[in-house]
Amino acid sequence: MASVRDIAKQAGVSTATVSRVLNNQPSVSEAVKRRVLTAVNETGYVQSIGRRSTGNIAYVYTDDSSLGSPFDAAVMTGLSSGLESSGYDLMVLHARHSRHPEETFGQMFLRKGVAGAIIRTTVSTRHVCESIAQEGFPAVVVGDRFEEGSAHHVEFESREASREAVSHLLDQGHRRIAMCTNVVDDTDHVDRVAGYMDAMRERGLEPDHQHVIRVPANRLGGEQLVRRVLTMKDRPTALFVADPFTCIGVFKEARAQGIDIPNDLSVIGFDDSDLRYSVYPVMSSVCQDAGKLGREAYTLLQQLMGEDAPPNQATEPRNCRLRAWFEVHGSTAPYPLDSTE
Amino acid sequence: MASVRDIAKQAGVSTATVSRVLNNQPSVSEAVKRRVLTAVNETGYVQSIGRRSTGNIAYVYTDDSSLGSPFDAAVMTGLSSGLESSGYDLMVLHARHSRHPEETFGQMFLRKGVAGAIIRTTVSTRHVCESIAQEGFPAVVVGDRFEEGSAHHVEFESREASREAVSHLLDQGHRRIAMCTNVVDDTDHVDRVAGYMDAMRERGLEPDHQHVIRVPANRLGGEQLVRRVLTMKDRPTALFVADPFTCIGVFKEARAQGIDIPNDLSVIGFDDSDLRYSVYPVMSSVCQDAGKLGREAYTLLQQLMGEDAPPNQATEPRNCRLRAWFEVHGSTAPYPLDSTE
DNA sequence: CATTTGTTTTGGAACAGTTTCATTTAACCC
DNA sequence: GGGTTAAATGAAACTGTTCCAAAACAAATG
Repeated sequence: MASVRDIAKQAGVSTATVSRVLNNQPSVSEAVKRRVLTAVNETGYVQSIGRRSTGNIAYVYTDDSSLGSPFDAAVMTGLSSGLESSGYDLMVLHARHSRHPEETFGQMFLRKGVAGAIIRTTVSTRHVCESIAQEGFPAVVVGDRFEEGSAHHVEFESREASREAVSHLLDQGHRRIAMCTNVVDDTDHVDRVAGYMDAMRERGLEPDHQHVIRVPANRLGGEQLVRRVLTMKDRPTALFVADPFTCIGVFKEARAQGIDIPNDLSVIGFDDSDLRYSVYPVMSSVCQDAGKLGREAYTLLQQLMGEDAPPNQATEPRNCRLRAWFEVHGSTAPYPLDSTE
Repeated sequence: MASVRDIAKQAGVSTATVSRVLNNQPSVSEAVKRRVLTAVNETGYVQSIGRRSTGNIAYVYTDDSSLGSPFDAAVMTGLSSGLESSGYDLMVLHARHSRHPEETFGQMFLRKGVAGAIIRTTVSTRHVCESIAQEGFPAVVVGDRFEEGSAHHVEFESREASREAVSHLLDQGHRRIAMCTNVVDDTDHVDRVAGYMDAMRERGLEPDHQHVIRVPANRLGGEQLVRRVLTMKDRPTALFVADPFTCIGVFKEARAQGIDIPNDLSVIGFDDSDLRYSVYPVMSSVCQDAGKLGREAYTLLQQLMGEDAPPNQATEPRNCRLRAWFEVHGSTAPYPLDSTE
């Protein structure tokens, strides 16, 4: 295992200078800095103060916004409940800000005493995960899937539950069912659209492309969605909305516009937590247990940390899929409404 | 500054043994452990590897439930935004589970490389904060106030905004105004009740004690509240609800019971984040910026860490109060309703 | 009771990385 | 060029941790 002294020797400088480079202190010339960093990379240096072993698990968020959402909160809660009995501590890191320039993720993690990482990603930050996975550092990705198997990940399987949800609407007589998805193609949103398509085609219905509507996955997107649906000429009688916050916006704007859910419009939403119970009528939803996702991610991470992975080499990816499920509540009604009621 | 070697000399043991005690490793006799710990306390030892100062800030939660709420999420987001530019990393610890038996909080923090702590408390875990404050370890409490000045804290001043809110209702003609507060007396809830009392007495109205209603501060509490209010004989015409989740429950159950907000019942709620926009009509609320609370807590903590506080001795408490403000939206209407509209 | 055996406890030394202080090197300005 | 200032660097001293062997203790056995 290379130490600062080895690097110092190889780069022809003192250990003090190596330390300065490693801690990004000023007053090191560019030339020396570059020489040290190449030596660091060649030797595959990892920090170990004293001989202390690393004792932290990192929750790495890659996007500025992804720390305050209920999904993240639930994942972190699940994670920390798993950590409690383990002796590891939880550390929250930002992928971009925590890392020094030219430093690999593995080096950054070891510098901070991190033994394994849970990476929270979005579709726009997938490359970060892939680069971590390539280094062979124990890491599990949550929040997005990696088809090519380039990274270990824990994900939800929501296609089947989405199919069931849309089937339920079809069973109730709805035919003009609009599907609402995010403006960017997160893999889980893609799944939900696929589930919608499955259900439609199962009945021999070719889904109208007009009926797949994209709005931002937040409350304002939901409000926008309702206004768009109201002005469509073949107005949908039911909505399948692939995001929890969008649903909240839908319920609010529907109320504002005097649309009665479920009598004027049936809505099936999505729920990570217990948001479905916060609206009236309680929202029929495809549900996912984000807390469980956190716990499972930690379980998988434990396995990865247990094996002494060869450094700088990715191991065969191991994944875990949690099933989403469909719950019928009060926001769906048969169509056409039985007027005798 | 005392080092392990000083402690070793004072306790008459080797540095290896001191290190073992500090890291709570087994295979140290009780007698020696006690001797080392007294030496640690007498010298006011602080860890510094190499000569590096410790590099983590801890977010300490004292209650199992308090990690997933939007309030916590917002505080953590604010906190981590302040941390980004500072070089510190964020660590999440549980007060009870992270600490070894017989270990002081200061020792626990130092063992984990924590330079300062943000403590999230509830009324039931105040003693934890006081005990940390007594040790003189840099720590700032969020979520509750400490009248006696025993701990540094950052809090919201919501009494005045609450008074304004209730005054607004009185201006609109309401006289039977019910106040809803938590079943346990969190200091901020106490403030809000005080603001309610202020407004009533300002007009020479002696508040009816029947009108101060206690329900659990969550959605179900809000639902319960509505059902209770409906069965009161002098039914209130307006509600002032001191908790965001309770409000959500109120809006939901009101809708379920066919109560029209604001025409049948005016409601003023509370909002930590942007929950007020997720209901229809948008909720008139007393608002607090939880993210700012996190940032201010970090600013205060920075000050505390900057001063070399005398070890094991609490410094003069320094506090920060953030003003809550009142926002009028759509959930309030004059009483009696002007029927010409 | 003496002896052996095994476990627990302890210290010495080697090692990890960081920082202070003095020295060297470079730059700059008359 | 000479003198001054600032930047860059290294030797040494310092931090805490862990390996390894020795010591102390306990327990079983002859």
